[in-house]
Amino acid sequence: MSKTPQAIRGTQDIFGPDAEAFAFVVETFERVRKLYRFRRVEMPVFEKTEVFARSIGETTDIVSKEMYSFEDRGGESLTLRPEFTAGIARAYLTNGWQQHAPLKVATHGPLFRYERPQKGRYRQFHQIDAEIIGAAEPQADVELLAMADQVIRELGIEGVTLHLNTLGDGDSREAWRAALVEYFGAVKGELSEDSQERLDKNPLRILDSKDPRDRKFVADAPKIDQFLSDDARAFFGAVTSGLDAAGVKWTRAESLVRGLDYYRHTAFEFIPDEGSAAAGALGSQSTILGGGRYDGLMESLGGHPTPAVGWAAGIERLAMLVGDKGEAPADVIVVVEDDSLMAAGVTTLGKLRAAGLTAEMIASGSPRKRFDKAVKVGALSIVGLSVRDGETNLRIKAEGDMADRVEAIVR
RNA sequence: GCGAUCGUAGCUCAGUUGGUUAGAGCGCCGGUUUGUGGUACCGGAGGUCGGGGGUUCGAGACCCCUCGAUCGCCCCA
Repeated sequence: MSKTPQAIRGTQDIFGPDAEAFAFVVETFERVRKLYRFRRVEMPVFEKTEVFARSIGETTDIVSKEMYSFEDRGGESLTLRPEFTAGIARAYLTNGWQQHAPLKVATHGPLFRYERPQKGRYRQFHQIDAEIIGAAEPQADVELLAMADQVIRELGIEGVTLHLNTLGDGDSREAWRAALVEYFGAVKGELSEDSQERLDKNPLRILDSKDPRDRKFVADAPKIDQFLSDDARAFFGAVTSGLDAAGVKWTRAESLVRGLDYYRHTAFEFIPDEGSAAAGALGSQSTILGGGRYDGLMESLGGHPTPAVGWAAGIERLAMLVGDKGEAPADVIVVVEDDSLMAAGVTTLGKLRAAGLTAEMIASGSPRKRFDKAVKVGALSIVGLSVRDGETNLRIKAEGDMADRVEAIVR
């Protein structure tokens, strides 16, 4: 007797209503993505490790401790993708997709991060993803955000707001960063232990620290707006006025930053409003969709400077917010109440399916209980096949025109 | 990587200060009843109490380790 192997920690076997909610998210995304004319791409699940290490940033937690990396049999270091953007950027460069620029692409699938699992957070998780590559104009940001907004609305998710910020261009961002280091460095002793560490590693992150010791300094911290170049300021202005024109509601979030090194200019997250049902459902995993502009990424992979914007959203998190998506009942259940009618049951089943009705058969277990079983399952109609006085008896139980439809097919 | 709570049938859970063959409801299977139908009754299968070690005459209950889940922190979608 061998023990049954367990599922890997942080992976999920999604079934039933959860699987329906998951599929609903993907189907809605696919529909909206076509409305906006984003082209579908399928990407490899693994890449050379350097694809992620060079683009995401060697010092980020994702690269330094959360990647599933391994050597293949040829001795090459490969990594299960922890995000989509880097792989899509690599594909853009290696496949000559420049010829299609500006290129709007969308995809979805599994991602892998070695993190501690918790609510709405898994080691194998799934995202929907949209990118516009080779477009420097703020209009691209607007287009991308309008699409994100529509996806969320069509999913029926309420109480979620677009939080928007700009990180400026490379120089603005560096100047801001330096100012933050100086500002927080002066009060280092009073900051939380985590933030003291963030001071050299990731100073922007002090801004969204949850620790009250940090928060009292955050309000008066230097703002990115003080460091924006005229161009960066104009760019952000164009994005915000474009969003207004598109009817996308947003709020300025001055301390919103991105975790990955490659972001420039626009940065955004869709976050549930405090106290909303959505916020309660997600626990501490508040962001349901996040992204921004990554004009510096292509260069880090050895390509020409190429402007781009993108976002990704966790399917599991979205699925938690779309409500219960029950599995649809069958149009018809064929009940074979006597084993001698098995062939007739199979034939009937075939006719129904050929006519486009969803159908399944109940023909096992105690013959007497089969009909009750069908009633319990809850189909729109039930076709019962039984033997009465030596004759085959066909009985249809259904409401209204469904009865007529089924009648016409099976008689 | 850090902290807290939890882990008993397929599911939801009982299980008294450690004390005989570990229980219930639902679900599943079978029988009877009803007989154009979601009834009722009876019976059955299914658990080495997450795994390993320890304390004890005796552990599902106590201790240690481990695996997993949940909720936070870090980080992030």
